[in-house]
Amino acid sequence: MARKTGSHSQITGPKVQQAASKLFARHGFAAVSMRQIASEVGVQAGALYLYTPDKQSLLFDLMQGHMQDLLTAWEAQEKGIGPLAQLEAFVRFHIGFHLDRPDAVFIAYMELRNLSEENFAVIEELRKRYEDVLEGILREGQQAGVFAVPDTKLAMMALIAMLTGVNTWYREGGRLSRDKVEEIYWDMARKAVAG
Amino acid sequence: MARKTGSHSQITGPKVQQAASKLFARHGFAAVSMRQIASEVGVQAGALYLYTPDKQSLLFDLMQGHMQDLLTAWEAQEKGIGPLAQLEAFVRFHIGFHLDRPDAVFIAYMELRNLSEENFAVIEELRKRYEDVLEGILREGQQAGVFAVPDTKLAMMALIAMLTGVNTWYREGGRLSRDKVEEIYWDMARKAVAG
DNA sequence: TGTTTATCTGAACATGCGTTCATTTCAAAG
DNA sequence: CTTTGAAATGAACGCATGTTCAGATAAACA
Repeated sequence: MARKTGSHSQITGPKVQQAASKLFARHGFAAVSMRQIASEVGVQAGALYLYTPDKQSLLFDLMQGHMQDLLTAWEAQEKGIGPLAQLEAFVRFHIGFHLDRPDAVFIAYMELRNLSEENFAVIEELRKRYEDVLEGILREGQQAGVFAVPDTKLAMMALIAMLTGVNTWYREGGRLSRDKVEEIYWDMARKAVAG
Repeated sequence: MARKTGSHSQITGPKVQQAASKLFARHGFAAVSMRQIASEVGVQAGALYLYTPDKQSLLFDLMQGHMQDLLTAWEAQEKGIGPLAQLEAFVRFHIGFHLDRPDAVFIAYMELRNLSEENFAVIEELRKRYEDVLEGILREGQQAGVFAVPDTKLAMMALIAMLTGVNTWYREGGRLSRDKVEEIYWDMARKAVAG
C-alpha cells in the first residue's frame, strides 16, 4: 500500500523535519532511530530517504536552518541607535527568538558533537557570526564610554550564556510573562556591563 | 587469558568510571558503547559488569558523584560574612570547581534526559540543593538592601547559567588566567545584582 | 482510457548493541 | 605445593540499527 490520498511530498518533507526536530530535542540525536522518526511521520523508515540522504544530514539541516533563521531574524530586527539601545534590542531579541524555538535551540546547543567535521565547521561559522553581533555592540559601547567591560569576548560569552539559560526554566503560562522576563534580564545585562 | 599481573579490581573499578566519564563527555551517553568503554579500560566488555550492574548505573553514578562532590566542596568552602562576600565566594567557587571537572560538568548538563525517571529525580534534588545555596545568598542580600533583584529565582538562574558558561570556552593556558576570569565574572555578577 | 511517474512499502543486508555466563587464568592463602 | 576464588575472557543471546531496493500503488497526464 502506498500513497493513499493526494500528493504527499510537499507535506511529508516538512513533517520529517518537524518529527526529527521534536524527537532529537526530546531524546537526543544518537538515541533516536530513523524508524522512530518514520513512525512519528506516519510512514515506513525507507520513505525518509526520499527527503534526506542520511540521518546526519537531517541533523545538519535542522541546525543550519536554525542558525540561518537566527541571523536573518536579527537583520530584520529594529535595533535603535547607540550601544545601549542596541544591547537592549539584542537582549530582548535573543530571549524572544529562543523562547519561540525551544526544540531547535536545544538541538543547536546539545548536538554539536554529533555533527561530522565539515558540518560542524559550517555551524560554528554561523554561530560565530551571531556572537560577533553582540561583541560588536559591546565594543562600540566600550569605546563610547557607555560600557565598562574589561574584555568584550568574555562579556559577550557571559551575556549569551545568561540569556540562553532562559530556555532551561521558562514555561509558557508560568509565573512571569515573557515581557517581564525580558525586562528583568535586560536590567541585569545592562547593569553587568555598565560603566 | 585473564589477570596477567597483580590484583586489578581496585585499579579497574576507577578506570571504568574514568573511561566512561571521558567517553560520555566526548561523544554522549547514547553514542558510547560498553565495548568502547571496555576498550578504553583495556578489558573485554563482559568484565565491566563486575563493576557496574548496567550502563544506566554507570551514568547515574557519575552524575550523582559529581553533584555530591559539588555540595560537599561548597560546604568546605570559606564563605566570608555578609551577602556580598558570600556571593563572591560562590562565584569564584563555582567557576573554579567547574573548570576542574569539565567532563563531569558536561555530562551533568547534557545527559539528564538519558537518566531513568527515578535516577533523574535524585539528580534534580541534588541540583536544587545547590541552586538553593545561591538563591539563599541573593535573598539575604535583597532583604539586607545590598542587592536589587526583583526576582531571586530568576537572578539565581541567570547567574548560574552565566558562570557555568565559562566551561564552554575556557581553555587552560589560554589568553586569560583562571584568576583573571574569576575576577571579571565576579565583577559582572556583582554589578548585575547590585542595588 | 492508458501510461507515466512520484511516492511509499516491506523485506533484506551487514553490523553493532547491552547483557549473560561457562570457562580460564593466576596471585595469594593455607 | 596445593587449593581457592577473584578477575577477566570470549562466545553467544536476541534485538535494533542505518540504509538499500525491487516492487506496489495511485495520482496526474496524454
